[in-house]
Amino acid sequence: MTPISVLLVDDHMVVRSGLKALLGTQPDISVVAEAASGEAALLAMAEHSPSVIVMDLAMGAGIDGIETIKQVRRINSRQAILVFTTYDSDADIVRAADAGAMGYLLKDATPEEIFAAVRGAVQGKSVMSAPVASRLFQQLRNPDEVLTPREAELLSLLTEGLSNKALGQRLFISEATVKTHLAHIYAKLGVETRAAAISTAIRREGMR
Amino acid sequence: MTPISVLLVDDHMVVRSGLKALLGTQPDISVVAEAASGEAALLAMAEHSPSVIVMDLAMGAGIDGIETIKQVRRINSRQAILVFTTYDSDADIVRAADAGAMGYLLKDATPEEIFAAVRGAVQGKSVMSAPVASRLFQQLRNPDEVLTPREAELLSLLTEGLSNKALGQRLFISEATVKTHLAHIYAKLGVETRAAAISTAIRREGMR
DNA sequence: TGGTCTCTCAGCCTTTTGGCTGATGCGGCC
DNA sequence: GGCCGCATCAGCCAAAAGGCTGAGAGACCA
Repeated sequence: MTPISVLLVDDHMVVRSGLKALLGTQPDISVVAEAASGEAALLAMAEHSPSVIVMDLAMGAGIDGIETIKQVRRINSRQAILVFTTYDSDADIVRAADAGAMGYLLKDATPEEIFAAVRGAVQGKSVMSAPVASRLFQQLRNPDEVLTPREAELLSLLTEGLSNKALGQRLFISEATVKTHLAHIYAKLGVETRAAAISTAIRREGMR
Repeated sequence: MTPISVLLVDDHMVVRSGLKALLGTQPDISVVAEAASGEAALLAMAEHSPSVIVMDLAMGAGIDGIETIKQVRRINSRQAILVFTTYDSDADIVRAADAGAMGYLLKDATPEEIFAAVRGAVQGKSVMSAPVASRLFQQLRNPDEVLTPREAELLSLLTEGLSNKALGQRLFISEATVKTHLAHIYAKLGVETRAAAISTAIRREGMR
């Protein structure tokens, strides 16, 4: 049978090289293409039609990982996408799942975990690192504290230091709506000011 | 002549694997050991006496990269140490140099940059990524942008999300004084709001 | 079909923050 | 002794943020 074809997307040469070396040891897995940006990933996907896309969320320049996932989803709604990233922030996990990722691996995963995730992804299985699973589990117990995708998106932009007006312009919504979202975010994070929300987001949610 | 022996220190298997694959393509460079923690790095160094240590600053658990560098320095004051990390925060760069690192590379470096840095390190040359060098250079040219001790203290508390009143109470100064300090901090950081100052502090100054 | 969730928006009011100007005391430094 | 950087404080004003209430549209689900 033909090996599982993989497209690697990560802006760090070293990481791509490492993944390629690791996956190359498995006879049933073959890295057919690499991309250093979201844009390049879309091109590579069109050209190679890989079985699985392994992608980092943080891309240096251009469109980010989440947006790339969404674009891939538009082109092929059943494409298997594995997120492979450094941080297990609640917001990132929610947003990646919402965008259509099949699994969520952390970069400190063992080779075995990575192999299993790739093999699982092509079979439609959802695989994730233990810390990620644990976070999701905790969220199931406290659903009141889970940020909605839109809130998570807003919080992420908030950590860049934008004003309410700027947030509205960036998201194409009114300032009133921004304030509503912020009020909800503050309540869920248990803070009262945007400053505290930012530090909580960065510390607890791992955003940066 | 014997190849340059390298010890890799990074808590991510994938990164070690990638570095090993990249460095392995060079006949004059040989990876003789790997370590996933600061503690393991010290043991590996004692055992293998590598020419160069390539080390990440962020280690999942145990002693961090900076502390590991200091410990290595205590054992062998002339050991060549290359920092290989994701973020170019001012604080990290200064701390790494202070601890005794020879060079500072970012993970998006090209293979050629990495090779050159390893070869340079054994010859006692200081090599760093362009963004890192640019930061250091900028600090030298614009001493006006360096925070005073009091300002740094305030900025640190600011990242905890405190209000002006709370900052004043914590530092035993009036709210007016807090505002004066903040105005100076904003000017030096090149921002206009406290939210932007917080994110800049965490991102660029490495505060958290 | 009705309930719930999410996202969207508006108005009103209070508090907080930021910009500006000006001022005082203290400690180095030439 | 005078200059300068640093830390301290005040008052005034405009802008931004936050608290509150209410409400409509669309999606989803029982």
